[in-house]
Amino acid sequence: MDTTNQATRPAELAKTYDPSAVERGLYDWWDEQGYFAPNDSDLTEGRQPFVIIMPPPNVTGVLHVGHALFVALEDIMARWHRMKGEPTLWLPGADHAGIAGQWVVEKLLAEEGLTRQDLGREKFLERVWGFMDEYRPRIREQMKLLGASCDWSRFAFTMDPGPAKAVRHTFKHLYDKGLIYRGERMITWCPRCRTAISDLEVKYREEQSNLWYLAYPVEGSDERLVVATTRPETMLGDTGVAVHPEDERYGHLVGQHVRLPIVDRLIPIVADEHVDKAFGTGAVKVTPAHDPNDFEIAQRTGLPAINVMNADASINENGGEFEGLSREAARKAVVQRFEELGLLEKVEPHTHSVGHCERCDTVVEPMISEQWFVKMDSLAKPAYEAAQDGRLTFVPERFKGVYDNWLENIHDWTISRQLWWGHRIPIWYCENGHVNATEEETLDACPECGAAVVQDPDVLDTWFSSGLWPFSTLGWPDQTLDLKRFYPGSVMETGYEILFVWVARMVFLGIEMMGEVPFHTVYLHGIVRDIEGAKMSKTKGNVIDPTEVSNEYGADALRYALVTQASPGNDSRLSVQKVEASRNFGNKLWNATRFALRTISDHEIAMDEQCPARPTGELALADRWILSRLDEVTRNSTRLLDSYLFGEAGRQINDFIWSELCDWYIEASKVRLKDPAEAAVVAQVLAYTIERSLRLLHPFMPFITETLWQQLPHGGESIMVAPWPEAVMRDEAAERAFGSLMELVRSIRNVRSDAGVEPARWISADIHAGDLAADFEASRREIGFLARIADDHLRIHAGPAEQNPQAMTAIAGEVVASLPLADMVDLEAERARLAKELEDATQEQQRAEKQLSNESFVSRAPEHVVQVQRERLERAKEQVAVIGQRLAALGDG
RNA sequence: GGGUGAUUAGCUCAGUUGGUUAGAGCGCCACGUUGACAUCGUGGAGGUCACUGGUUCGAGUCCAGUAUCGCCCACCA
Repeated sequence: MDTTNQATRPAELAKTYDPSAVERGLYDWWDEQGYFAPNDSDLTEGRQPFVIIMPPPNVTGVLHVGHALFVALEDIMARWHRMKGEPTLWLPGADHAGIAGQWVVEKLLAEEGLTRQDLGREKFLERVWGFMDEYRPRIREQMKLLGASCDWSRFAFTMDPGPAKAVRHTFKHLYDKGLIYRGERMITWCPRCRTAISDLEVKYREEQSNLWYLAYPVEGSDERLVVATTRPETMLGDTGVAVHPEDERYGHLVGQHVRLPIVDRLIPIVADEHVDKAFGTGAVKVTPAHDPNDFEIAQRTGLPAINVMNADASINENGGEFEGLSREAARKAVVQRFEELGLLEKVEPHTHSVGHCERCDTVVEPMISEQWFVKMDSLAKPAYEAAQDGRLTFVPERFKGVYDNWLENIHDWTISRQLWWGHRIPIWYCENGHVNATEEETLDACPECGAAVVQDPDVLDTWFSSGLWPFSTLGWPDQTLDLKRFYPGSVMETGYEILFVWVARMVFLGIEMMGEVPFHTVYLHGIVRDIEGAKMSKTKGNVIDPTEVSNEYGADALRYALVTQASPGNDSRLSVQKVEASRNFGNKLWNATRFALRTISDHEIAMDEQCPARPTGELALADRWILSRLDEVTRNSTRLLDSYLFGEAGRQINDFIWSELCDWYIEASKVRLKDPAEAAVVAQVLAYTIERSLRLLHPFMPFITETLWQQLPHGGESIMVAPWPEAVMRDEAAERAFGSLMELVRSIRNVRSDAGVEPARWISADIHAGDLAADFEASRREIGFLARIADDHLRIHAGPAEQNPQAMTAIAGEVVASLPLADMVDLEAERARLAKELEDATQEQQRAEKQLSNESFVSRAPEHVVQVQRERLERAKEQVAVIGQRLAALGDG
């Protein structure tokens, strides 16, 4: 018996749950106790750790509600595994966000009327660092507010020296292996950011435009070859016209030339399979420098490429009279010139999808440019294999197909960016043409010839460093203890929208650099939308700010709302009303505990090590029932958590607490508290049940559960380190008997309500309970209390019903209550009501009979299913008989 | 074009391995402060589980197809 905690228990709980009062201060206390770090002695003993590396939020502002979802999900996993006794590491971090980070600071500069070029590289980077240093702590504070139980002592930032070294090490490794190369290719260029971006950073949008039909005069003939284009301005860079090799309309022209209007260039007509005979005129202008398909046609047919654009997409010196014009102005001007020359055949409206920069939404431009690439073939293969042989699994499973498909059709990865903010490419050039990759931060002289060196000015794609995250955060490339203990990790939890851009890259880089898949499970969550289903955005003004909402309703409520409304891999819709409903659940739990504590504090609670001991001895039906139900919800929630069905687990725990513990057990217990011996049992059952329920709920709602747990008799220091409960047994007899009791009480309440009996009025009842009579007799006070039946007017029988014409009938399966309501009974209405009941019961009987008369059902269905039908039939028959008797007793009126 | 998800109560969504009468929250109607909780309780109304066909003794659940909406990938001169 341990009662030491009772003495130190804080003052009585407030009447109403106040989330902000509950949550204040608790987090720091947990942190100070060191609960967030994996238990070192457990690790030393070689216990298998549970490891989640947090997807590092971009340091580009404050957290949104999507971040709150991932914090909630990952915290549930971390807290659950910790309670299961596994040394748990949830490693937090933040991402420098390359192009996005630079963009945010550039926007701030723009407000001062400055550009990054005005500042110069060094000063600009100082500004970015200033921004990062200001916002990283804010993000950390927000995550703490949400209750994230991650290990802050291991917090990592992608630009920290460790991860930076990992980046250089990896780059050099891949470079030396020939997997990183530099080349002139068609890439996607953002004219606003003035950098190459990868195809995954382009977002396509359907836009209304025109198809312009331009006529090119065929040289040495009166013919005109008409081409259809959505981009007339690029004709300045045309180096050919292509037609399909089997297009009889143009067969005679292949090999001839057209004179390109305005620029007056003679360009050949070529044949290429890529051309679609049915589109436009069947003839395509070829602009190898500004269209990926044209680039390929040019490669196949040997056409040259002429770049007509500057880095900002304005027309360059190759554009002749149009030099200096923007893309848009050049388009108008070119079209106008064609019109003047009588070469504009026609203009048709045309809808097509246009690529935009993911960051700044500027229309991107295909350009030929010299960039660094990662060769993907040999890296993708083992990443693909890992998903096939089960070393890597997905939740939900369907994402495996998406992942496979991407890896099967992979293109080389453009990793260089013409940005300033990010990891500088660790390549140094010397004046004698030597190119050196280095793991060191700087290189003084060329290792080959000793000449002076300059570093490549570009930086790496931000996902290059992110791809190393599962091990660069653990000290790699140094062989640290953390790396040994925590690599490979367990679960990668992140949004499905970054499956390719991040998850796949972690997998292949993990396999390449570490020789092992970085995690065995990928859990993917969806997007949190507003209640209309729209994505939240500042411009739409439909953003739900997690900090604001948790200040009002509590982080517990926000977490609970986010998790229970979402299912794996699916988008969800959040409204403040849902958070409010979750807060109300907190209030319910709060008050149930408050009620229980009154009784608990009047009694000595038997303890079993950490927690109130399971009640034994003389238990009432209600006690046995709630214990059995507790075991059931324990079993279910464990199974559901094990299957990553967090929302369903949370809902079931809620259902148990609210509908079973509060609505039935606590209500039924009230009448028992007058008896001191019974009160002691109730106190023990309440202490045990609530304490265990709090533990089940703790991963979902950490703050309120800790607060209430501290009020209850307990052994350990914190619910965070209390063991995860295990189910003990199932008491089927108690579940059946109490279930029947509940049904009866509901039925009596229903009858009372129908008959208009005032809720406060105590009535009489004759209950015919059959083989449950003994159970009901033992629970007569509870029945009387719950259904408002006066104890001295409550008779429970095992035998057949005594017929009283002046009574109404409540039916609950085979249990029947006769309620002599005297003046309240409207015989006509009662006859009608019972006739309806009889009809329902008869139908029920017929359904069961039909099932059982089906020979294939009886012979093929499993025995227990058939047995259920037999019992169902028996019950229905009894009901029909009883209702028939009642109707007979009422007479014909 | 390829892939994939959704379609269940007025709204937002659950429904795990096929098994009795399909659930929750919010909203709605009626009643109500009994020893926690009005952020509450009791009772009630409300569903052809998108449609068609199939498998099965049995389908919201499995299979095929159709429709509508959404997302991803590719293409879009």
